[in-house]
Amino acid sequence: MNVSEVESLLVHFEKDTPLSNLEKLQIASFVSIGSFKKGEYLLRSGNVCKETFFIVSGCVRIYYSDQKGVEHTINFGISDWWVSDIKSFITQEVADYNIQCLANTEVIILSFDKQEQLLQVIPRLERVFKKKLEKALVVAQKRIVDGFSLTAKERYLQFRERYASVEVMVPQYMVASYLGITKEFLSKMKKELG
Amino acid sequence: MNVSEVESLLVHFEKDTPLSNLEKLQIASFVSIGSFKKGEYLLRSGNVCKETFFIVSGCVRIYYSDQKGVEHTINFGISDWWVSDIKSFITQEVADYNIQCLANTEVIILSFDKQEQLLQVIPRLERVFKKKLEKALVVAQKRIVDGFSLTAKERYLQFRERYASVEVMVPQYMVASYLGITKEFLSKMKKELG
DNA sequence: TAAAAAAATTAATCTAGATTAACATATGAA
DNA sequence: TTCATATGTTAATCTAGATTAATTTTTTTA
Repeated sequence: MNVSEVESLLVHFEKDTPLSNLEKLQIASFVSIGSFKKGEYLLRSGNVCKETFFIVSGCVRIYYSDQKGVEHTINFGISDWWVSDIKSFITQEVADYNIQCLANTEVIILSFDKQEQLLQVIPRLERVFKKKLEKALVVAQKRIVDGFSLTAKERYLQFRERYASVEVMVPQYMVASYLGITKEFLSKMKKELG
Repeated sequence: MNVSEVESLLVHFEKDTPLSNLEKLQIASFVSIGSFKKGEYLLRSGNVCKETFFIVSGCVRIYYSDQKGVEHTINFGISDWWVSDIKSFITQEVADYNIQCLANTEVIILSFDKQEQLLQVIPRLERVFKKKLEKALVVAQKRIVDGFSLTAKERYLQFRERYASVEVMVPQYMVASYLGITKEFLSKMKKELG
């Protein structure tokens, strides 16, 4: 593995902690690169999430397909985000969620085992990952509260503002499923909003 | 600080990592004990969440009071759980959420600064806290999906099963606000369920 | 460039759960 | 033990958003 290919991941880590050249080489030695076409899956529910993915470029969505086959978007992922089915990844049991590429997508792949090894070698990264989890939890809690306290329109306007770069990359019915409404109702709202 | 008073916290940590006697003493030296009466607040929105609380006994709720003054329960906390306004705690900015005791409650208090010092002294705990965050994130994601894919009744039945010990300690209108429904509708459902 | 498939729109109808308001029952403090 | 406050119930009415189904537009592929 060439260090230059993992440059974006190193930059990502260095927002939280400086890395020596040796450490950069060590990180590079634990990860691999993946290139996926639009429509392909990084993970399918029913399989174990053996890897966590750092998105270099492109766009993915994590979604859950319920008993009736209705899809619910847990989250989108764009460059500089980590994606996985975290429950499956930490337990190494089968996943409930799917991760699908919505555009051609380049990822850096860190397997469960390699992550363990990496954290042995650079224990300081434990803290870096912890910080990412803290931020993810804050966002998730906010989304729960917003679901209770805001109308669909308010949630859509907020999404539009905050995830403008995501909105342009994904079909509208997936935005609807992220907001917890039907595609028909989102369409109606958009018309109203002009 | 006497070690015996923080025994429940040590037991809690030892589920994830063994601790030497020295480490136990170190942990004890960084925390303090708090005793709160029913109705008292561990945190009020508008203040900075300077501490994270480990619940020894009792019961609390974390809630958000929206623009209209409607209260939304983010979470309940019972013994062996950590509670804080995590956003406020990690940023040390003012909190959006309130943490209120629903019964007389004993907590172990770890301040932001002391946590930093503790993690310097026992960096291995970084991983322990990381694991707790992972679990909390899994639960939060599940709650988002359930909000989208289940009916109010299904969510209530699930809550009843999983949080039986919480349900008996808290007023019904708080359960309703946790489920994202009105107290009137919960009352109606309970009648239906017999 | 045409045909097929995927995505988005429209409009009518329906319903889970909200709102309102009046009343009932606990709980707790003096 | 009584009054006040907090909590819970009931029932009528209302509405945000779902459902259904037909149609249009866009994108993809051959």
